[in-house]
Amino acid sequence: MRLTTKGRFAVTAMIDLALRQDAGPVTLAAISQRQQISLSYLEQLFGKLRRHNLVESTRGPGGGYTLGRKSTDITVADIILSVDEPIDATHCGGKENCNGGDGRCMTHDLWASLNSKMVEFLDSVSLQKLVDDQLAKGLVVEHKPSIKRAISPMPISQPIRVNVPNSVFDLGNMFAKP
Amino acid sequence: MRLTTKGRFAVTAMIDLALRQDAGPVTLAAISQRQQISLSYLEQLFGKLRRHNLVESTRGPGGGYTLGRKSTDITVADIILSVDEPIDATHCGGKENCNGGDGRCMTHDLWASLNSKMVEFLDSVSLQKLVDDQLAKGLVVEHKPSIKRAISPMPISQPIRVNVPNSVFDLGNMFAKP
DNA sequence: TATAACCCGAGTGTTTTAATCGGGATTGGG
DNA sequence: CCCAATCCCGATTAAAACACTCGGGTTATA
Repeated sequence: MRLTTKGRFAVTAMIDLALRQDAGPVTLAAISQRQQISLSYLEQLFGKLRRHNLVESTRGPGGGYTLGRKSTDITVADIILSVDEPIDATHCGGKENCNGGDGRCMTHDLWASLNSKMVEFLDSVSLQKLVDDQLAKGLVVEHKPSIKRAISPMPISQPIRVNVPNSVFDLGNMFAKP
Repeated sequence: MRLTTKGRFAVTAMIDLALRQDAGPVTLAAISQRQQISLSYLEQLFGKLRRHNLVESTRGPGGGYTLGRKSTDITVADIILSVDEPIDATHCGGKENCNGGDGRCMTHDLWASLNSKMVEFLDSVSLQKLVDDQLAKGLVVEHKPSIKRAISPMPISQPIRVNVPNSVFDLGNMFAKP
């Protein structure tokens, strides 16, 4: 289990997608503008989401993304595990000695437990739940302004680069030999 | 809440300390050798632990560290929050708009909940519990070989540097504006 | 007074991360 | 049939965080 802002972006984007996919495929360009996430970054994320079957893509004009299955059947854990794939090699896989040499490290079970708790929680929250929360908060979903864009294409405010790394919770590396 | 390997080292060291403090103050040098953590790194960690009153120090020869309070009254959360102090400034403190501009960001509550769950769990595990686990696993605590060291000081295997950063789960930065 | 131990802040190099870039593949509409 | 909208993807970059070191202190015992 690992948590980065990448995961947050992915969840945010998925909510946006779930909120609007009824009107047909949603383009990344649209999500980018609404959620202020850079387009190329979104492409990266949706590549992974697609490979994990959480979304389906349609190419060509009028294309975009739709959910790969019902939003009730997609959990936050699914999304996060898709974009932040656990590395999990090179680390003690449950029986190796994570510590100097005297058997398994003293904190192994502790982190393993924490990990399960987190996955358990994130797996208990469905995408649909998050969508409902948004609707309950009074969020209004505008209809797509038909396929044709308005005459003046509006200079499109590019999301500014932030590059605030950090975050994360990687229980893989938590077991790296010191 | 934030989790790094620094936190793991701190917890490990605290277990080691708790296991042996009955025989008087435990030196960092000893912990360093037993747990294969670099001495200067340990000093850094114990500086923080002391400032948070989790340990007490005695200086001079024969000195070392003891627990600041009963091991039943120290939780894993205490330890981790001591060494990985949450930054928590510059981020949305609950009411700012974490997203573009339409009120608070869509995933705010989600991460906040996850955070509580984690703290809740880590706060439910006491240092004493971890000590008991170790003893139950058959770990034997050798007595201190008196104050004087053996004649041949044994070349002291320095813990090798690993530098495998990463990890972490920082719910502070989880809300940085994109 | 020598030495064992804690103390501490300023530094350093590596890894990770967020994000970009440039090009390619598909497909629908005029 | 071509143009443009859209997905696709690997390589690359800049900045930041992290793990860890260093060098000089201070305190106190013997």
